[in-house]
Amino acid sequence: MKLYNTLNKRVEEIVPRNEGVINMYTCGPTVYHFAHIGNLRTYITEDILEKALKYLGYKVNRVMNITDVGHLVGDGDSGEDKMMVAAKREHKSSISIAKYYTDAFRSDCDKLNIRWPDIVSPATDNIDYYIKIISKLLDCGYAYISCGNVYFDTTKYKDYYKLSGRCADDLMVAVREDIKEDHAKKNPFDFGLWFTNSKFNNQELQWDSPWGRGYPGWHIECSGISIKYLGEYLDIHCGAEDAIFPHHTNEIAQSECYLGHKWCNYWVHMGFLNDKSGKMSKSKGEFLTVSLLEEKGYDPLCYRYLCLNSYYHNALTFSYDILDGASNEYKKLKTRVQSIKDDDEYQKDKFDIYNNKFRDALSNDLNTSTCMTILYDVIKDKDISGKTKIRLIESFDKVLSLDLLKKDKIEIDNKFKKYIDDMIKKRDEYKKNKEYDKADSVRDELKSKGVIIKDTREGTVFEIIS
RNA sequence: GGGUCUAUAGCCAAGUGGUAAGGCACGGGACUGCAACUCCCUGAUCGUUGGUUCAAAUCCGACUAGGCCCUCCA
Repeated sequence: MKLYNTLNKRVEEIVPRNEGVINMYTCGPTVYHFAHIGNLRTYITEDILEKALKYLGYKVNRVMNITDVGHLVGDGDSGEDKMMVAAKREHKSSISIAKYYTDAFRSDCDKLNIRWPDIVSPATDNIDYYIKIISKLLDCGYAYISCGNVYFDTTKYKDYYKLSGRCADDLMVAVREDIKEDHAKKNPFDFGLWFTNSKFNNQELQWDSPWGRGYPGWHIECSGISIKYLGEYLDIHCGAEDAIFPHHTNEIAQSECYLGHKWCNYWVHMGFLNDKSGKMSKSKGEFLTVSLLEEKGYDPLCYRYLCLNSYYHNALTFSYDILDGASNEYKKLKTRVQSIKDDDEYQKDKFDIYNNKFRDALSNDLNTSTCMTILYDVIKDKDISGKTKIRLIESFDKVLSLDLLKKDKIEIDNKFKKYIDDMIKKRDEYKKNKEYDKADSVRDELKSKGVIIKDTREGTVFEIIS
């Protein structure tokens, strides 16, 4: 498997520390609101990466966090924790807000066929572990206490900028207008590990620590959870591209100073889903959630298809035109796949040829759009049997997860079924007598009840739309 | 200001030095009482500009445009 490694800025062959086993950590969601489909693009890609690695024969140990504490409010630095803002907005406690949106996130994942990672850990479950790490960082001189808070001293770690390619002299302090410089820091780019005293003192969730009652900084949870569950060595760390600096940069600093050795060899970053004005956000423009797409009549999996047909590392611009296109493609693809007859002999040689092509495409930095091309090639190939095609598609779909062979089952009761059958018979009579007006009115009546009629060579069939 | 990524037909895109995959849309045709479905056919010299090379969309430089980041963020 080759992937673009942000650490070395090139596509590299992934060589895990233990042969055949990949330890993979993916930054999880902040659960103070619903996820939008831009957020979900990252999780779709990570899901595909995990499944691709397994398809290629690796054992994958994957861990994801759930951020349920300690993030600032987004719009203006008004000094309230996002969880608090959400709790106030919805008259609930932080804990129940986190639970509510974690469940909603999981439901979105289900709809998009994103497998829930084996280990998903909320940040608030691991406070003692962060305290352990911070204590050692203080003991070793990598961290210091100022104004009641514990900060990481970025000047003590010489490789601090190796991931992001920057240098301290060129960085601008508080570049965004809504951010105020924190003068408790020794150096402007130091970052907080533990806060007992800050402008965010109304934070609802607080814990006792050797430095007083407070809450953890914004980066320590990922280091803590990763090391706790996956050990001292990590193979692949994933996240969206905006996390490169400072989040992942800070993770590397605190983790490697704590461990005393290199921590993770491969850093994989996912491109954004933008709207016409750039980065999507929860506060500006239309708030695009999976539920909203469903309300508008889209199958969530057509969005997964859209993601699969693009390169994960590049930005993708969202518009309904693009989604309509993907929706069209997805529906047609599914129809074509389901019309394949499961007959004739299974041809192992043909299976292997296409399967190897598919594996090669996956291995090539997750070239999912070539994977789709291979899928279309399989469907079109006149020299292979239906049984072989279906076996191949079944196999590919372990990674693609587009439910290509799953029939859309819509419940209809016998009474309704009989009604439809009678109407079709009636229409056949009219057609036989060339009473086309009457035949068309039957078709219209069925359509008004959500039943679409199609005349095929094998006779008239119907399809229920919701 | 600095870092980083990107630029291929209407759209999503493949391409990793030898003369542009695939899908969708559009148009044309077959089928159909009509329609839908299905099937067949049809399109680009690769942001601009220098250079390296026998040969470049593919390598190097400049320029232009755009995304993301520089202590909320997927």
